[in-house]
Amino acid sequence: MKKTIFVFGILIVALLSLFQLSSYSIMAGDLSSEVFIAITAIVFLIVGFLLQYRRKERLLQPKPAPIDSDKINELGITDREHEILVKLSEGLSNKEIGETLFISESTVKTHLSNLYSKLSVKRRTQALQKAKQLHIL
Amino acid sequence: MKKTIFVFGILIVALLSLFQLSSYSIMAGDLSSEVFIAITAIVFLIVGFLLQYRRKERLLQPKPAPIDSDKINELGITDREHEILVKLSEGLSNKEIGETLFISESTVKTHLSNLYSKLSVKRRTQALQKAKQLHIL
DNA sequence: TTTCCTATCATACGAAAGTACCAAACCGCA
DNA sequence: TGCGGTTTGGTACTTTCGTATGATAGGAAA
Repeated sequence: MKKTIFVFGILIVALLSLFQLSSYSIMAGDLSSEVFIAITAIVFLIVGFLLQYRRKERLLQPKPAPIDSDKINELGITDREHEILVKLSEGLSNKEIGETLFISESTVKTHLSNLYSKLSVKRRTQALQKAKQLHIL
Repeated sequence: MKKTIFVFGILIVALLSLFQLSSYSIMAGDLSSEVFIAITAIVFLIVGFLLQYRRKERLLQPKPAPIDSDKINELGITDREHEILVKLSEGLSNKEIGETLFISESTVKTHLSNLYSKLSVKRRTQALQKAKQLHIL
């Protein structure tokens, strides 16, 4: 917000300066009004360009990683289950998931079964697809 | 390129119109030059804004996921194999893939086995991860 | 024509994955 | 202190997946 006020302040000052300069120069007769209009056009074209550039930059930032934790809670998915879901997306087998998390394969299966029912799916590949679709991965 | 020429053509015409209008009005004395400068400023601010917006839109579009068919050929993946890979990413079982493509489960298994070796993976979930990483999905 | 590639299908076997129970330990909360 | 949820683990069983091997058929290339 502070930036917006600052930018518009600058713009108004620039505009007023142009007014003054144009009045003076036209009186003096050394420059035509067309030149001022042209200058104004170019300057504000660039300003508008830059303003939009800045604005889009901000919109670009929050794009890459949207992990919807609200959705996770909404579905009642626990931390552990989500942790296992991540390992799943890395292509690990149940056994490998167990090894990386220091738990038995049985436990992994239990968590996955619960996860499947919460996602209303029957297979790990379906879980992956649904998880991505729901932005919880 | 055609668009760029068109847009700049419009801009030049607009500018010339303003010149004419300003000359006429100043002669007639019914409007001050400040008003024209202000109008010019606003118009070109908006134009600059819109131009940058379009440009950014184009930069944003190619983000999601282009399907790298060169990579597919490079890995020697056949059309049928890739077709099955797509079904895989939809979370279908071998049997279901067979049904949607009107082939037997055996054939699906054969294609998948070949696909796995071409992708250097051992499981379907790994295949999915690798396929996305290589932009062939 | 013979060879190579692709697509198709089958059988058999072992390895994963998934389901259905059950149960113990822990933790926070009422 | 007991209740409910989470995490952990187990057994037993079914289903799915993956591999190996072989076979047939069509099309493209040599």
